[in-house]
Amino acid sequence: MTDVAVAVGIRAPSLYSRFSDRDELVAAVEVEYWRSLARALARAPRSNDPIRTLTMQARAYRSFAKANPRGYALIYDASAERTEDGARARAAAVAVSIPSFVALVGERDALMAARVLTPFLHGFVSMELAGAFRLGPGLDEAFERGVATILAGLRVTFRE
Amino acid sequence: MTDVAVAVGIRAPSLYSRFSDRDELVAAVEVEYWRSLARALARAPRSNDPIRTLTMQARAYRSFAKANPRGYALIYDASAERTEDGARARAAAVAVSIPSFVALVGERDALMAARVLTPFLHGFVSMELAGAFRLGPGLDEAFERGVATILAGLRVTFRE
DNA sequence: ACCTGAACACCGTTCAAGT
DNA sequence: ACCTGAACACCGTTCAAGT
Repeated sequence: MTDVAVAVGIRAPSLYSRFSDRDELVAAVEVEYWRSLARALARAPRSNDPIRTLTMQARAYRSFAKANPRGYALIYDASAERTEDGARARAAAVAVSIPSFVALVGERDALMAARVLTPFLHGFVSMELAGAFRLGPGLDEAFERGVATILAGLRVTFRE
Repeated sequence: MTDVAVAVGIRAPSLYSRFSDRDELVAAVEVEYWRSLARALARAPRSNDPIRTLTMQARAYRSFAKANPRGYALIYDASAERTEDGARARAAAVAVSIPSFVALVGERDALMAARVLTPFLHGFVSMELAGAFRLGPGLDEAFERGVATILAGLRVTFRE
């Protein structure tokens, strides 16, 4: 709180007129990062082929995480306060790629399909940020093949 | 440190004869959770079909995370100290399922395949623990379909 | 050797007072 | 209304002293 306050040109106690406590301030920052992620996804190039579009968004997702490691760690922090604003901001970010999932597997299974790719993306980048992969080289390829494998698998599994 | 010490029947300062600081103690706990996860994976039922075996291990992985939410959050904490012991313990846990990946996609692509399924598992359970999924119901099904889709996709993509 | 109380440093938080 | 210094609570850490 001290550092944040000074960075804004005031002192720590003054923050308590805007935020009731540290958790609330952190939650507000989390919302900003969700919005920023949503913008990054929306900026990714689109295509008529949903697999291409989702691949571009997947790359944008990973780039965002690597460019904002602290912010990214924050938005999925299990110990963070769960707020309604955070849930809304997260839903808005997820919504960006839903149309492509609909195009890929149909309306009925779009949410389910998102629940397969999104965890992979989150898991991959958070493991990467945590330094969990033993051998650094080959990571880019693993990411690309992971995305490709999952998207191909989704189309096969759900298109029948 | 105070709580840990009291839980063990001593006082906080005494901990500093075993651990140089809080980070080192937390790192030691992390190693224990990795070993515990490795045991949980090793205990999962096996089959001649690598897809069945990996599915069982995936379920064991998720069960472990849900049974030990704090410990699970710890082992992939991006802000945690990276230690050599932790890296070894993690490698040992990963090693449990490598033979099944070899059986699924061959020696050459086993590591790459592990780098697809493992991030999905980690991402799914950490999102689940963080309360990131909007609609609670359907989560079990999403997990099962995710694992099935990825394993099927891996076999198709890498078996050629 | 192992443990401890006392003390220190740091930081989130409260509050009375200043403008 | 908004901001602040001073004070408090809490907790990680150090250290001199006890056994």
